Amino acid sequence: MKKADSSKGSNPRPGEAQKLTMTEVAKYVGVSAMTVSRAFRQDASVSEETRKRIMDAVDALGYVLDQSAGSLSSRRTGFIAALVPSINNSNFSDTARGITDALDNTGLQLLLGYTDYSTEREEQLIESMLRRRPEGIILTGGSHTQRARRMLENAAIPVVETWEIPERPINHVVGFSNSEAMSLLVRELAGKGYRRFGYIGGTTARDTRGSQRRSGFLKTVEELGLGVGRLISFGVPPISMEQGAQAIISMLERWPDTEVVLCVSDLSAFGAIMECRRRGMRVPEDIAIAGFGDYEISSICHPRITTINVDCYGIGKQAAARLLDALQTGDAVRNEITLTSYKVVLREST
Amino acid sequence: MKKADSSKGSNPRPGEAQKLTMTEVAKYVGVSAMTVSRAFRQDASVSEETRKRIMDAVDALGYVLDQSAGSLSSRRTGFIAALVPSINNSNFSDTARGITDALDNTGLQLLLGYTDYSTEREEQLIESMLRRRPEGIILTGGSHTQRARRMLENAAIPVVETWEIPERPINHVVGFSNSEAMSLLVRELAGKGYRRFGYIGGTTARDTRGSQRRSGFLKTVEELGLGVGRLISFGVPPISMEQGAQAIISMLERWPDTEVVLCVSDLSAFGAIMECRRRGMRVPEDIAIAGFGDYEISSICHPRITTINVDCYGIGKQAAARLLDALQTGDAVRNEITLTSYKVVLREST
DNA sequence: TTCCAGTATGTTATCGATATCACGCTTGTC
DNA sequence: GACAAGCGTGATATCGATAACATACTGGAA
Repeated sequence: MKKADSSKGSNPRPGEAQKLTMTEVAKYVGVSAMTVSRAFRQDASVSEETRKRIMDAVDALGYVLDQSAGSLSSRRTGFIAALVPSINNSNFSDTARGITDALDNTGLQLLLGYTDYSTEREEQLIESMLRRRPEGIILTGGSHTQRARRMLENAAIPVVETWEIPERPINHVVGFSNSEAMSLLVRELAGKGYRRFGYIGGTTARDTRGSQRRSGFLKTVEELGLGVGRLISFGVPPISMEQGAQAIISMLERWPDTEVVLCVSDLSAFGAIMECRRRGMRVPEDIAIAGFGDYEISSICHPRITTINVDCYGIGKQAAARLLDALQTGDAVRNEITLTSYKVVLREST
Repeated sequence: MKKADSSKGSNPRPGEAQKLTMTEVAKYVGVSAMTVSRAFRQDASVSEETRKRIMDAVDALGYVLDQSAGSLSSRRTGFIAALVPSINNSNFSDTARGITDALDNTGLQLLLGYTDYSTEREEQLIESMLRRRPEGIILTGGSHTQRARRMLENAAIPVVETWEIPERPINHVVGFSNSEAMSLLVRELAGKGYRRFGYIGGTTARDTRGSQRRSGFLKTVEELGLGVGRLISFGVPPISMEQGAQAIISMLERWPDTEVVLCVSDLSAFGAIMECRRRGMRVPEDIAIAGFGDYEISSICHPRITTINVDCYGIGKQAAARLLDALQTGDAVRNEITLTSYKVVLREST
């Protein structure tokens, strides 16, 4: 208690905010702490009059419920954990927003972390999240370290993997096939007469969704008998606008007759298009360029960018909904795959 | 215990993950729970050999520390709360990232919330955050409801307000003057010869930083003797690219001879520029347009956008640093203002 | 040899809320 | 009129860890 004593000594306004607990409130009102506790929850039976008196006292004293104490006793923390690759990427922050919106008014609070596209960091984060005893957890993607999988299994809480369809799902899945989505885009563009296809993406396999898009591209180009897809890998995912610009330069140097270039995301597509225009090329007349993700920028910029619209917000919202479902029904482990929609959006850039 | 019993009955793989506590680990190793607790912290004195045996057991059993129990006893939750207006806006998600990066390896965990630019929602969030007993809290801006201020004072934890300089700071501040920043931009552009200035921003006063930018604009245009600034307010903040596009249309209809338009953010500036180009206008020859915030897009798009660069990431990083300082020194309430840098970035759009 | 300091570990009380059971009172039913 | 049912409230044990103090043991100084 040394700490408390010293702070008491140096506190400029003593006697006020000193360790205000439910018991103080109870004393003040003249009821038991248990009744105060009940007054804070809607389900509990407290007479309307008592509840009002208690809430007035809470207001007067400035008491704020201590959930860290409550959750120990009730064994319900009210936390939901969510891990996304990046919070700076608007696709994922839309998902995060979908999650928080779905959690609004449920009394559940989001613990958000970003993995930076690294499974090691994900493992680390999973552990630090689980220490908070969340009641459920939402992950991005299906690649996890072995230890991460083990921890999740031991935790015995519902898990939702999002943004792709893992080969070996842990529990629930809310996502779509990145490979098929990209494939669909290739087919649409081939249908418009394009023949010489290029692809721009990041270098490593860190970004599993990126790899899936690329393999969907390659497979489909081949299936359509269009020869070999031309690949430029540039930069560590997620690749930036700037990297998209540099990648298109490489593409044009190596394969100057490329007709259409698909990019792993709208951001790189935007960078690529701006670079082309800066060099005096016309898009789509001289070269067509498409993106992935339907970021806001793609419907505004000039030319507007052809892309795949993905329901980022819906992924978050539905993932949270699956989690809430699982918590309510108390269903142990119900594996279920929720497919989210995507669609090709043809615009001026192709 | 009804719940535990029933879940025990229905659990498909019983006897494994059933309520694994520190005591189980201790029994398994043959030490006391206290020793296990100590093994988890670096400062505590446990022999290297015992620590290893304990950690092996932890691994074998799959035990994960329960911080919600620990924090009740230690009176340290290890939480830091942060509220930003929006997580979809890359300026603020950069700040959020700055915060998380600064918190990395400190053992502190971020509780992130977004206020949607509403002080009412902020108040609500502050309460739900305080229920988790964070050790410090980072806010955006200096406008808060009265009750919010009161709750923060009662909480007796360090508070950092960011992104602006409040008139009446609660505690620490890490930010800059939005008004002066905008003023600087006006002066620079006036120096380049521009005379008829327009401004595009959101409608209401919800966004205090936006209002400050606008008033900085108005004040400076007047000071320079350039007549009256032309204002278009369009949309509820934060205004989107699309709204920027619509606003520039209004601007040109109403004041066709406007020479330069400053926008509340790069996003609206971008929308405005794209709209102009779509209409065949040349930027900056026919009209010059500038933004605020130096988003990635502004250095990539064509033409590149003149803007004010703000150290978003640094704001987060420094805010967290101030908080860590305050926690370490245990300094009660040290009001201190940390000014962050900003600079005009002249590019092709003006 | 004795005693002290320091290290490694154990014991007990406690953090602040909630689960659970118990109790008194009112109301309505047969 | 007796008793069951329901409501509002209180008393006590407890959630799982850690603080604080206690204790056993070791090695070196006096």
